[in-house]
Amino acid sequence: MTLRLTNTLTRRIEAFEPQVPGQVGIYCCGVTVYDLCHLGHARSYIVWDVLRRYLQWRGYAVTFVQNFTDIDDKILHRAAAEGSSMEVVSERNIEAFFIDMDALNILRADRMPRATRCLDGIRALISELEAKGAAYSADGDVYFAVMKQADYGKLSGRDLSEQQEGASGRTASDEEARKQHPFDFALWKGAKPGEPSFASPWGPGRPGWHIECSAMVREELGETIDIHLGGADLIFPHHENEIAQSEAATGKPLARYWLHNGMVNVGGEKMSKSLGNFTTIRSLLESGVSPMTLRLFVLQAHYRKPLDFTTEALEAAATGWKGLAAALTLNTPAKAEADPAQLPAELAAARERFISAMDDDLNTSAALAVLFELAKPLRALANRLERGDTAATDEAASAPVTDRHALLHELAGVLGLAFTAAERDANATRGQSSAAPAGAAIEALIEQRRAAKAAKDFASADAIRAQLADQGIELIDKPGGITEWIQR
RNA sequence: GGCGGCAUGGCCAAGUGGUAAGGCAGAGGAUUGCAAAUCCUUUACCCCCAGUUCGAAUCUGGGUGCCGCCUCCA
Repeated sequence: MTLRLTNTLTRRIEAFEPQVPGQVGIYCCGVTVYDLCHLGHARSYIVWDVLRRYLQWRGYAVTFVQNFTDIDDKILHRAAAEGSSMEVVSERNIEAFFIDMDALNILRADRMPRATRCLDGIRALISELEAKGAAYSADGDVYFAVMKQADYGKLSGRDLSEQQEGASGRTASDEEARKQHPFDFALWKGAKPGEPSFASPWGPGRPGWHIECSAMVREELGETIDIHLGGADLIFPHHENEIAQSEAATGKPLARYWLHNGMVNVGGEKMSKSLGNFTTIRSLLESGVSPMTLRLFVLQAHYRKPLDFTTEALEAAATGWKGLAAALTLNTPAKAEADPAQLPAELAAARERFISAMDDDLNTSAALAVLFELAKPLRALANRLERGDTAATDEAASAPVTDRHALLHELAGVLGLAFTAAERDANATRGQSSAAPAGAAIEALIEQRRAAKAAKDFASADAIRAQLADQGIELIDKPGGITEWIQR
């Protein structure tokens, strides 16, 4: 069995074989740090995190590189707007990026280069391109000449003569005037008065957007890497231009596999900053949505397809996660990773189905189905344990259960589905805030209700339930006369 | 105009030739003083038309609808 992935470059599903057996070099296009990340970023990085975890689980040594674009127009605009500096804006958003990604249980990249720290590599690359005649300078800017690259357009399947230049309505006329061809793009932008700038053979300025990735890839991973990742909206022009630059300089393929994730949509339209229809990861998490709910929501769809973000779908994912979590947290003797060779037939088959699904271009939707099936009996058992069923205690310690539990944990872990510390804390404090004044009042009412129930005065007991319900407090009776409450 | 993608039950979503995974929601039942939770059971001929085939959601052709990209973008 081999992993098969859809390669945008060839437009087909191909068996994945790294250049060096057992080792995989991955470059993932990161964020421009001018603002908080939204759900589109979350999807992209969750999906690629799963790819990385899966490769590692399958035994590959993965080197994962992800950049930060910490200089560009948007950052400068933001800095100007708030009266701070490019560095302040970048640092703040890089910090925020880590907080959000950590919360989503996305593994940190092995190396995280920043554009402003790779200037040497960038300048060197531009010089090489200039020497090879693939670049030209004009008025302090340096542009890449797309017509010099015979196969320009191979990734996005474009024929330049067929394109409507400026179809996106975003071209700057002053820049157009300096270009030899409308699709030429800036490698180096001359600084405008008052802008932060870096010295260069072409005068003070800063790197264009695309060049940083080419330079970083080469510096961190070499001339030809195994996998290059990014959102589908980066195929053109960003990735096309990366290919043009890198391959013009080295004469070698930049990446062997190009993978792209589908967009997150809202009401059928792409979620984006410019449309203003975005939800930040931060605000979603602060609204009480658990990180794992978001992960599950993302992983229930295939990574290449568009994914519509709706509250209904998110709620469905939340309930789904609750079910998986119940199985995951089953109180059973801890067991190390289950040895595949020792697994009972049913579990071995489940493991195989998981692998086949993931091997099939990361079919996480089908892989999740395996998880849910594994989880089902564990949930039932967890429920019996909670009710104080003593037989369940022995059952939970039995080999079939511990094996199943260990396998579920292992496979869920491959998808990055696990309780985060924060989530555990949230669960632990649930119904235990009696120290707070409001909590004390609630506890008092619960005690009253307990007394009423003992006296078979169910009318009073129900009145208390209703009263608390009005305040958004739900009571849950547990075995042994214990009543818990949760704030809705 | 060019390139690419998508259309499966109430919702989300797998399935790429052999008779429809999974999740959510709903319904019926069990259990519970009530409620929640839990358990059991249950709900589809796959956008339309034509074709290939013993057999198609799955292949081919033609439609229809929707989305992304065409120098901000994950």
